[in-house]
Amino acid sequence: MALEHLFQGSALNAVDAKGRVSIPAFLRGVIERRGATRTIVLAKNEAFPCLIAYDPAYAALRHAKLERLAEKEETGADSAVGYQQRNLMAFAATEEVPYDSSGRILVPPMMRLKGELADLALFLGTGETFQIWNPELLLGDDRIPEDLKDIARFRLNERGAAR
Amino acid sequence: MALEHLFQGSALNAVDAKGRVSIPAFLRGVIERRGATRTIVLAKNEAFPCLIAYDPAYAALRHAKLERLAEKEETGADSAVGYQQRNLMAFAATEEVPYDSSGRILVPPMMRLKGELADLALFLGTGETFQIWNPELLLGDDRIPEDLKDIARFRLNERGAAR
DNA sequence: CCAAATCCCACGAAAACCCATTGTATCCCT
DNA sequence: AGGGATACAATGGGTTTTCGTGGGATTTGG
Repeated sequence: MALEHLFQGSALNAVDAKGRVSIPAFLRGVIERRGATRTIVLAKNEAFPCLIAYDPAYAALRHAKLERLAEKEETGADSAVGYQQRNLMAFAATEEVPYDSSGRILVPPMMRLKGELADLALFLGTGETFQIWNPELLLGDDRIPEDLKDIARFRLNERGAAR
Repeated sequence: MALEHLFQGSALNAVDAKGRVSIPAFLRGVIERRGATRTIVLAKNEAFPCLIAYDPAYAALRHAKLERLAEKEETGADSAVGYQQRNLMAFAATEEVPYDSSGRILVPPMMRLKGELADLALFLGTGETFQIWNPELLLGDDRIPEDLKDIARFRLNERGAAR
């Protein structure tokens, strides 16, 4: 599987009082080139304290990928349990939200909680998907490469935030 | 993987007040022969104080390579972290910029900072990719062969710059 | 009937677009 | 071979469009 439209780049946008955020235009471009929808799928990232996001068309691909991973893993009695867990995580634990004509979504409260988002949202392209971070959490995570933190700091400076 | 169209040659172009630079025509030719896009991908060079640039098609190749690597690896928790770190560096730390009908890009402020670019940009073809330098930094780097510095000096003289 | 979500409009800054000029290399004709 | 015409590359500047964002109005659902 080789997707031709990849999410890349970074941006720092505000979460306003109503809980709205603009999805950066360059990410929306990829979403709309992959499929015709103007919606994104949100989920908790399993490895990091941030959200993962992608387009609905990719959700199916992502599921297939998890399946393949599962087949390589254990084939014992608990594999059925693992299968169920993965499906639950892949579908029940996600939310699909449309963005409006100006490219904004309303972050669902549960996702805002799961992603620990405050008033700034850092968008990071990761190829097939993209991530949404609370920039403070990214700066505090020791698994994040320094170069990436530099990007976060740059985006914060750009915006005039003290740091 | 053997690309048939390679980046080669050198040129020195101006960065204007708006932050725009012309991509040399001979490099654009390669980009458009590799794919149909009129965009380039910019990233910080890991070894030298300059930028590295390539076409989106080449970015997709790099992505495919990462994916194959990931599928071969163990399916553990810490492998997922490594996978994400690689994807973050490959995509979040890069920016894709289109060039207009006259072949110019707007250098993103972050890249201008990372590449330490001032008002002159030296383009150097390196085969699969090309580099963009602040010529002063290249002349001051003791890891750069003298012959290459001569090229930089020649380009500077050509332009009438004192040096 | 109230709260929350959606829609709508407005604004400032930045980016994309368009046109015009200059210089240089190329071609063609005599 | 010279000389003029031509095409394209690089660059400057002005104009239009888009993007992110705030705030109000309207609709929806419990």
